[in-house]
Parts: sequence; structure tokens; C-alpha cells
Amino acid sequence: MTLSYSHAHQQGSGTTEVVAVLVAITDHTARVLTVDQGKLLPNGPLMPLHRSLQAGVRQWVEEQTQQPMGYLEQLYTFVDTNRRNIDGHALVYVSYLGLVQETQTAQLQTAASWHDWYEYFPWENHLSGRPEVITELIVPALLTWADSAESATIKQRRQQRIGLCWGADTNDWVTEHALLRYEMLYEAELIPEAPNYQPDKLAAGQVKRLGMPMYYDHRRVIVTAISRLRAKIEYRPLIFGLMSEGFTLSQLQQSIEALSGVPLHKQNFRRLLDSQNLVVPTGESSSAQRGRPAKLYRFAHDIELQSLLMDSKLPKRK
Amino acid sequence: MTLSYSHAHQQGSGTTEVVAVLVAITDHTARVLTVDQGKLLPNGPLMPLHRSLQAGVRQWVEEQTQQPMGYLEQLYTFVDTNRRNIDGHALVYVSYLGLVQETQTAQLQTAASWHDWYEYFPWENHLSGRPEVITELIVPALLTWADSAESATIKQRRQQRIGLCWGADTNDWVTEHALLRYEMLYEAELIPEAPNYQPDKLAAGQVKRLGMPMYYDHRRVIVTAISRLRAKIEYRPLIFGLMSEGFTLSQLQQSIEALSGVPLHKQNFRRLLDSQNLVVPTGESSSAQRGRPAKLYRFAHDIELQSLLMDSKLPKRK
DNA sequence: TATATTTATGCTCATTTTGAGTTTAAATAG
DNA sequence: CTATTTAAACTCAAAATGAGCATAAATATA
Repeated sequence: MTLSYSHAHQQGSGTTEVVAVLVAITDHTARVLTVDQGKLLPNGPLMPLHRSLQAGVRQWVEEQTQQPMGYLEQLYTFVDTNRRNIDGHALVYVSYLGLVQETQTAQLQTAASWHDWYEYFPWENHLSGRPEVITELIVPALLTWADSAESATIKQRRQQRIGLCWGADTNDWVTEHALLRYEMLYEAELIPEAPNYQPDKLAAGQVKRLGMPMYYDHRRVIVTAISRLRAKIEYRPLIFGLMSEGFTLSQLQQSIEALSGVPLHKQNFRRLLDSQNLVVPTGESSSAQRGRPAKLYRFAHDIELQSLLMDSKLPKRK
Repeated sequence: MTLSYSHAHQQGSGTTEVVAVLVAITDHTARVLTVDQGKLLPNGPLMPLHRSLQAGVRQWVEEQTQQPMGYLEQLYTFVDTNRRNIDGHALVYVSYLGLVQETQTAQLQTAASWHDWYEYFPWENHLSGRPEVITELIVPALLTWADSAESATIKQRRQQRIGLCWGADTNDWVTEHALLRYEMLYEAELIPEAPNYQPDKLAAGQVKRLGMPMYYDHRRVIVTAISRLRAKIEYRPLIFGLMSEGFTLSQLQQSIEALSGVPLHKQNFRRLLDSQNLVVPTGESSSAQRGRPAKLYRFAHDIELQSLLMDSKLPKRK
């Protein structure tokens, strides 16, 4: 299999595209909606008929995936100088983060599929402890890269960055630095999307431990979404866009853990929810699991308003 | 004076523009760099020769204002459906926030000038208490707007939003909600840039109390920058991009107050700085003021690294 | 049926972080 | 010399946080 992950394309007269990262949580797993066998995000050109960027995103996602979506927020705007239109203008693409409720995951187009986002970033999943790939593969390769620096200053700077990004022990793993970590791997040319990628930098058979690559810079778009989501969920009740109507507190906690990739302290998580009046019990209970039946909750009515306006924090990890 | 603040334009073949909000603090006042008598932000089309959006911003700002700049971060991407190119594609403009150190404010082009950002948003300055324009003009006008809602639900929702955005007492004024407040005034058609603005909604002579308008949506771009800066300064050492080499703790505090628009508790501010190891004393003192001379400080060496990690690109300043 | 196990939920306690006040020190203006 | 101004150190109570212990209600299994 010899796929080129950074190749040029021809365009029509437009120069603007929209790209969407749709996120849903199913089976306690954060998933991303893709097309083309998981190699691309849903995307399409901004057209004269679109009244806004949001409208463009909604139209293309609808068309390519048949997936309805709720919350939608702008992420970042990229330029791809490898793809230009007939006048030589570089392609500009505006990325969006969309949240989909579990119950709303619809029948997809054949080309569309949901993927566990840790398939693309295995090193970001710390739910069962720090992944071995970090100490066995990533950090050694990055240290080699640091050694190859042109000057002693740059070398030292790189070593410092490695320490801060990839943290020695479990406690200084900053979940929302996912984008920085990816950019570092990109800069060190350890991933296929990088401009001067040399497959022989890693031992044979090790390459796939660095996750599944994508076309263009779509993997960077996903990791931008992960970083944004992880950072925002700490002080905004964004999760309500991902949960269905009735849920237990454990389900809510597991959803947040799926996003952040680290386990949380249960009792404190509940105390926090309590103090912030985020959720209200519906009165019903769920005995789907084995032990004592859990009460069902829904989000407070004014959460929608609050999520726009208020600041709310989530607890530290266990 | 009859200026139209939302009017159509003709474009060439490109559809992408960059716009910059350059911020500096001089005389304890946060200022924004403008062109065209304060009616426009520096801006220009993205051209085939630009290798990146950042490069485009730097080139146009340099050309239009002669102002060198340090830190630069992407803000938000807008579409203006009123301005289209020859093929009918709407204009997309990518906005950037740039920080300029006091000592680096240069000789400007004749068309460029620095403006106190509260000239555009008088209601955001709470340094001498809550501005009277809020209770005298804004809240009454917004309540009238709420009353005019089509349904009782929308009316109630609007009243809630007014309460949360404009806060009854001094303590629930959330500085980083500046963008929400502006969008509310826009939605209520109280400012000239709004599509269906009717000048007679406010009593004569009151209009200028709602700040100086700008062309296109450039005032919205500025308030986006204000919100971002106010939110980020709370947990990131962004200020160092605005301070010159040696400064006193009072100067630092005044700078942050200029940005947030609210006074801070001096002792606690210093304790915070202390606990975060953000600054180190240079050993020198400044007796420029009247009382006891203040020690001079500079930012800790690893701050540069930290901010590099946080927001990647800190370009070398000339 | 009794008992261990699992899950939900309530409660406690030491530590840290905040908000806000008081005191002392070092300079200047008149 | 004295009043005034600014800097900076210290104190203290209230609130938020991190982490453990205890109890309740279900299921699985001996």
C-alpha cells in the first residue's frame, strides 16, 4: 500500500472549503465521522448560494453523511498552498467542530463511517494508564530529533518542549495539549502527513503504532477539535450536546473521560455537578447495569442559556 | 454626516482577505491600530505569493501601518455576502490578533492611527465604576426590544439574556462576555452596523454614547479580539507580549486593568504573580513616580518557552 | 437462603486557594 | 518636619479542592 498523503490537486474558481469534525460518544468511546474509509473528513467548497459558513458546513455534511447535527462551532482556518485554483489562489479551508447526540447517530451513506478518535492518536488515550508507545517509540524518536538540531540552543529548547509536552509522570499529562503534541511529531517528521516524511525513521512494523494517517491535513483538523473540546469541557457544559435525554451520572462521567482520555474521581465529579446545578433527576431509574440501579438525569432547562453565558468547571482527574 | 456602514463592494478574482487587530497599551490605555480615520482595521487580500495566512497579515499590516508586531494569533473567520468576486463567490475574511510592545509603537503611515478601544465600546470600561450608559440607555432599549418579541418564550429568553449579559450589580459583570454583549446590541439593531438599523430608535444625541461605528463588521472583529484577550489573560501569560523590558508590578497591573476594564485587588494580584513565578526582579528600581520607588521586573526566562508551547508561534521580533 | 460483589450515593477532613483587610517601609511635596 | 503617596509584607476567615471512608441497593454465586 503506497498512498501519498500530501499531494497537489486542481480546483475550480472557488478558493474556500469547509471541513467538519463531527463528534459523538457511543460505547464510552469518542468517535469522529469520516468519509472515504476514514481517510477524509466531510468537506466541500463554499458556494455562492451559502448564506454563511455554518450553512455550508451543514449542507455538505448532510449531503455526504446524512448525519443531522446540533451544536456547531468554528475551529480554525488553514491554507493549503499545494492546492490552488485556476488563478493561482491557494485553497483556504475553514474547519468546524460539531457535536452529535448518541441517539441521533443516523444511518450513514455508504462512504461515511464513525471511527474511534484514538485510532488516529493512540498516544492520547490514558484511560488504562500511560500508553507504552510514548516511552518505547515516541520519546526516543523525539530525542533523536532533538539531537539532530543545528545548534545547541535549539537542541536544548527541543528537549525542554519534549519534557513539557510528553510529561514524565502521570500527573503532568495535560490533556488539552493534544494539538501541541501532534505538531511536534509533525515537525519531527515522524508522521506520514509531514512534508519530508521518511518511512525508515522508525523500525519496521512500528509505524502503525503512531496511528492511522489521513489525506491532506485532516488529522491535524481532528486533533485541533480534540484540544478545543478538552479545553472547553473544563469550564463550559459542552457535553450536553453529546448526551441523549435520560442518562446516569456514571454515563456522563464516562463520556467526559472518553473525551479527555483520563479517569476522573467519581465522588468529586458528582459534588461538582451538584454545586453547579447542571443536571436534575428525572425521577426514573435505570437497572441496565448489574449493581444498584442508578437514577436518571437530564440537563437543567436553562443550561442551553447557561452554556452560552456562564462559566462552569469540571473536577481534576483521579 | 450620512455614512453607510454596510455597503456592497466589487472584488477581483480572490475571495480571501486578512484583517488584523493590533493591540498596544500606552498611558494605561488599551489601544487598537486603525486606518482610514479609525473606520477600518488594516486589511488586504490573500495573494498567491503568501506562504501562509500569517505571512499575509504581516505583509499588509507592515505596508499599511509601518508597525512591527510580535505575537500573532488567529481569531475568527467571517463571510461577507455583500462583497463578492466576479464569479459570485462571497468574501471570506480571516481575522488575527496581534500584540505590540509599548516601546515598539513606531512612526505610523499618515492614514494609520491608534485608538483607545473603549471609544468603540464605551460600555466595556468599568475602571471608574459601571458606566451610566448601561442603565440609562442600553438596558432600557434592550428591554423594549425584548418586549417586541414575537412570542412569550422568546421574550422571556431575551430578558434572561439581558440579565446575564449586562449584570445587575458590579460583581456579575463578566469581562470576557464583551462579544456576547456586542452581538446582543447588534441583534437588537441598536448599532449602525446592523442590517436594519433605524437611527430613530434612540433619542437624538444619544447615538454617540454607543461608541464609534466602523465600516463592514470591523467593530465586531475588535470586540472578538477583546473577548479573546480578556479570556486568555486569565490563564495564559499573554501580557508579556504587551510589556516592554523593565516594568514595575503596578505598571503590569494597570496594563491588565486596561484590557479587562475592571480594577484589580493589588495585594492578591501580586500574590498570584508570586505563586506563578511569572516575573523576576531585575535588581533595579524606578523612581519615576512620586512615592516609594518600585522595583523593576522582567518576565521569567522560561515564560517564552511556556507561551511558545501554549500558542505555538511566537515570531522573533526585530 | 446467605454471602460476596458490584454499583450508586452520601459524608468527612485536611489542604489549598481565594477575597479582603491591616501594617510597615521608603520615597516626595510643601 | 510633616503630610502624602506608593510599595510591599503580613494576617485571617471563607470557599474550593483532593482524596478517603461509609452506607444503600441491586446482582451473582455458593
